[in-house]
Amino acid sequence: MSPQKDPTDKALPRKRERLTRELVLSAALRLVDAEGLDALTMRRLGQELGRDPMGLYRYAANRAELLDGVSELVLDELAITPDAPDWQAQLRRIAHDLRLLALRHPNVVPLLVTRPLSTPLGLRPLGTLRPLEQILSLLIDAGFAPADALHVYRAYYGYLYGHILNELQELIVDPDENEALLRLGLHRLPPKEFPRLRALAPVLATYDGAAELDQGISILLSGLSAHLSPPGSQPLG
Amino acid sequence: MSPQKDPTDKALPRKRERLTRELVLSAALRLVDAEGLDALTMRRLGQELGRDPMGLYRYAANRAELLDGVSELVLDELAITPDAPDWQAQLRRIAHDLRLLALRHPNVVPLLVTRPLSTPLGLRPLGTLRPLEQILSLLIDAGFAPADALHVYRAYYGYLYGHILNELQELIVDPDENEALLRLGLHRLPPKEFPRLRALAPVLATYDGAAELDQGISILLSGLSAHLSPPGSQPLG
DNA sequence: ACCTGAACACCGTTCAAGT
DNA sequence: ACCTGAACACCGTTCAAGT
Repeated sequence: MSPQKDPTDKALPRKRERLTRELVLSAALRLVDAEGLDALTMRRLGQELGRDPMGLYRYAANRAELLDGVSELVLDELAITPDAPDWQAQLRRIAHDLRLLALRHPNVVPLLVTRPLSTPLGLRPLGTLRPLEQILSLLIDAGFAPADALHVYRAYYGYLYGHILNELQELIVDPDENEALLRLGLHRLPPKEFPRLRALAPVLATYDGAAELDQGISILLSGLSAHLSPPGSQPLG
Repeated sequence: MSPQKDPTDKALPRKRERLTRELVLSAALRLVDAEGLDALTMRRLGQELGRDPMGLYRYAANRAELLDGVSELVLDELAITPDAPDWQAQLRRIAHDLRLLALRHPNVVPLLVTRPLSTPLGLRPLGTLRPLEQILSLLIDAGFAPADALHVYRAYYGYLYGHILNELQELIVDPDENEALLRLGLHRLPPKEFPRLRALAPVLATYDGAAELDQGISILLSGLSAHLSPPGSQPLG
């Protein structure tokens, strides 16, 4: 919801300033972005804020809730405007926004995909359910029957998260290396067992995530159009 | 690769039997299945095996490698036969197999989606790369150009993992409750803010994951056929 | 009523001391 | 050369003692 934050804004809270949940969570996010999930411990976060770690339990009941809070904070960066003129264009834009958000906060992605697995839908932090509600709204307003909107959402969000996981996995091991095999560390694979993968090194090394996502969304939207015949727009493909 | 294991087989190794990596990993998997990822600690696993925890470092250099080993062990249950008569049917079957595997080992799913994010492609455990290699083989043998095979793989595997994450998220909070809203805990959501989601409670409560996956795969395959015009099979839809 | 920090029951991992 | 377990540097969380 809230737009891009000025990074210097509320960065390190004044020494004796009163803490707020926002302050605690944004410090937690900074820590995760900079050093990874494992670095986010109650004690370390307390140290980062210049406070007794025990004081943090006022803002998150336990570490799991702290992690949920970080998820919420990040998803809050995603803007979904329900009054969409064109639902397909809207879904495409949201997909690209979420992709960029994931690239901005790669260390948070495991949280986004993993935390919901340990909490039933209705007990999840509201901030993480808002995108779901808003996309359903978007689709229903565009004329889908609610049950169809749910199917579209599932296929869309499923593919979207799948793509993000795929893209983040194909990280470069050594960007200075200009031999494709070496850039991805693929030379470590036994050639007999992995001929296809090794042969694809040059293709893998020049991966264009935005283009791939865009094409995937196109495929999905055209498939969905063919199967669900959405209102107000003729099926593609 | 190896078929379903007899659960009593190599369950608890004889007290002073020599440990093997297989024995250690299957004990680790049992622990994760029964009590979740957090229960898998070096000390607890040592206790489970009746051994000094330090001895485990002979079979996994550290906890991260132990987690990778569990991922490998689970993915090993997935059979991919490269000599496929019909690549579409094959992809569909693999999707259902992986779905069932995820339902059998829900606590391992976070590992499957998360571990690859912290290791470059070429340095990953071979067991986790084998499905990728085999699916590429399958597609290339079916006539796809290697680069196209990679695109198909990405769209397919992305959607597949996305679906699994979606499905595992929609767990029932109280199976004995027959009011849909309560089954999912959706009554906890503020009605003003989440009208769509609450209204969909009955649909959510009767989720059929296998059917949804099957339909999603159909949509994807028809979309892929339209965009990539694979050899030896006319485009669907 | 709030804040503080000592204490408890754990972690992963190193490494010296045994065999 | 291998195995063992003491020791180190951490964890999350509880709760009694202070204010």
